[in-house]
Amino acid sequence: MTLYIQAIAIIYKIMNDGRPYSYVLERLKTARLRPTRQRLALAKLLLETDDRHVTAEQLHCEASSAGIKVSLATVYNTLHQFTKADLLREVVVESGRAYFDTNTSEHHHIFNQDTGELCDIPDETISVLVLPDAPEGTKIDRVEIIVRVKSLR
Amino acid sequence: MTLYIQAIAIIYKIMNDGRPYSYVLERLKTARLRPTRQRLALAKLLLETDDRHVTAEQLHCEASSAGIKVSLATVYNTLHQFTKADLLREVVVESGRAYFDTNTSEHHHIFNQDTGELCDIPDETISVLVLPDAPEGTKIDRVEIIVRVKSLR
DNA sequence: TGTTTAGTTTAGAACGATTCTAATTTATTG
DNA sequence: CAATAAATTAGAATCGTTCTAAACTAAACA
Repeated sequence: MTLYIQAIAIIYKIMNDGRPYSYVLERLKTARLRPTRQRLALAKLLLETDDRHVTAEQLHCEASSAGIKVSLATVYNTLHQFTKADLLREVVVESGRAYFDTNTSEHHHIFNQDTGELCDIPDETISVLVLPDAPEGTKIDRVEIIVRVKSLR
Repeated sequence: MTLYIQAIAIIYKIMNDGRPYSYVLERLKTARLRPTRQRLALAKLLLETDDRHVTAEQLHCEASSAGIKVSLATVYNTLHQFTKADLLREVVVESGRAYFDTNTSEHHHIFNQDTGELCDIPDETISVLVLPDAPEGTKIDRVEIIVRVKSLR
């Protein structure tokens, strides 16, 4: 057993408490991203629970509170690398601030314009009929629906 | 006839070449915005043609090229005031850059992620069939659909 | 293993879009 | 025509984000 595998196994154990977590390692591997302390810690924060929507700033704060030493630059790097590796996806709801969603499956969002709260729409509760053709020389990448709500009163 | 009305009439004539333009003045009036040189010139640029999508920077350049003396700050102010006055609406398609749409009626967008090009979807070719309930304590403000496309090759 | 090499992290500088500030100018009111 | 209220402006400030180049760490290899 190489040192590498040993180390990974240890980190894996520490992070996991036995839950299935290896897919993060796999994704990182496929994306040729080394499983560093920072990446694994952020992955843990992000992917422990199913459905999260964070900004870089938020995640950085959260990491700090959790005692994880990681720079804001690394948080940005990691969010983008994870997005490329399909561990996250970006959601655009506000100009001037990027949100990242831990749910990478096809789904849509409700965005509270007063509070900045962002949440997923269960796939069964929304449906659209999209007929327009993609303009000449383009192909549809994805269709995004944002239901914008306001707080009452 | 007061001086105000005279002045407006003259400006109106200059800007209009006879086309119906008074609704801009009306909207400005209702919004308690004075019909200044800058506002009227920007309104002309924006609302002469039906369907435009601009960023502040773009509009500022365009104004400069057209010989209109207006600061970037005023362009920003004007875009936001016009949006409040329902002469424009904001479209969020990229985090980090705000687009403004001269078409304020209910409709959706196609966004080319490679070129940054944004265009309207004719309302007949898309429709929302099922909508989720707004979360407790909120009400739906609007539903936005963005069809993201990529350039081929 | 120890060394080399290649990838990663970091603090801080730089950046682009936007907002703010306070002084000046312009439009409206009386 | 003066008084006052609103709008414009240049430039500073701010915000989120990206870049840079040096220090560090992981993986490959001798």
